Amino acid sequence: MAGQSRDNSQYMTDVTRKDEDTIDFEIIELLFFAYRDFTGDPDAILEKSGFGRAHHRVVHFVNREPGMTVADLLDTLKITKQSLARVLKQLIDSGYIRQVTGPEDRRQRMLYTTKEGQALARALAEPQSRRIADALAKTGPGAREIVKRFLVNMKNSTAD
Amino acid sequence: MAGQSRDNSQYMTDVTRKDEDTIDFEIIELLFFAYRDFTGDPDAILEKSGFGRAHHRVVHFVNREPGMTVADLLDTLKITKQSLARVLKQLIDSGYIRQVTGPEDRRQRMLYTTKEGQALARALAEPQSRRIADALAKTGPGAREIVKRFLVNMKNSTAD
DNA sequence: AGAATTGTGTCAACAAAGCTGACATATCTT
DNA sequence: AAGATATGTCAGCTTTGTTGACACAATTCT
Repeated sequence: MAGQSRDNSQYMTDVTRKDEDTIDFEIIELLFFAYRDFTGDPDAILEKSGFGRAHHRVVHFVNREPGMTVADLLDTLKITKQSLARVLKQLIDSGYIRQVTGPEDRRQRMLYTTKEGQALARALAEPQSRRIADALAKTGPGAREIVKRFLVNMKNSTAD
Repeated sequence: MAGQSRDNSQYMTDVTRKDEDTIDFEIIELLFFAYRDFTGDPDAILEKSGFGRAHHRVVHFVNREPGMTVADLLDTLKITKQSLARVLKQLIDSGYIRQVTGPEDRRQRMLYTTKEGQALARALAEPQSRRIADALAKTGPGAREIVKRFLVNMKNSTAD
């Protein structure tokens, strides 16, 4: 369908030809497809829980760094506190995340996953992790180190 | 902030420890950060045009495969035709994309970027491409081939 | 001590971009 | 002629993001 060959020479312009020499369309697209399918993996589980991808991200990061504060989470997700509040409240009310008043600064709310939250985070990560493991295995030995370095270099270095 | 070390040993459970041996949390997170920042690159340009990321994707793919049909595009984006219709109509009305009745099957609408659409696609891709080039350069020689194979392996193989 | 700042929560309104279901029209296939 | 296909469109809903405003407790500054 989308990949069939067509004679488009009549529509080719200088701009188009120049682009293909200058712009890395190939990796741009591969990133789109890879990420689209990667994030699609947990959808079945999320549907069962009645949660969405925003909940997924919150449970994931709280599980990864237990005791992180609300401000930490906002920094990580780069969304507004009003957006976070909506999903965070649902996760707390449903018993997946609990809050503990900060021991030093009592204004802070340290976040922890409950046992149920840990189980959910694990279940969501599992198919994604398997996809990564399969892809790395197919790519060859040493792929993990290269891919990891590439991804680190792709993200913004300042303030994460 | 989010990366500071904390003694969370009192909250560690067997589940947590098992996860870290079993699940590739590291690459999962790096993919999230890398893709988040990667897709943030074109935002300044999109804001000027008054378009969003959905428009970006449409212009990108039509520019990449001139003459693709509406059905092709739906297949590529994996969204519903109602979702596509909204942004596609705006792009056509704004003169970035034009439709041509299919020469063999007159029901089809073949999609092409106009000169303006090509310029937009290029402007949007440019910062993303530079980010990729920089990341690959920093990662080392041979990185492109490994990363490319990894991304190909990450996406679903059936029907793309 | 009093004032200012900070961390968090919440209300209200809105926007982007996805979804389902239903239906219309033109065109192609059988 | 009948059915299937490609596209467009109406209407309404959901998720997840946004701004702006305000409240309250706790901390820090002067």
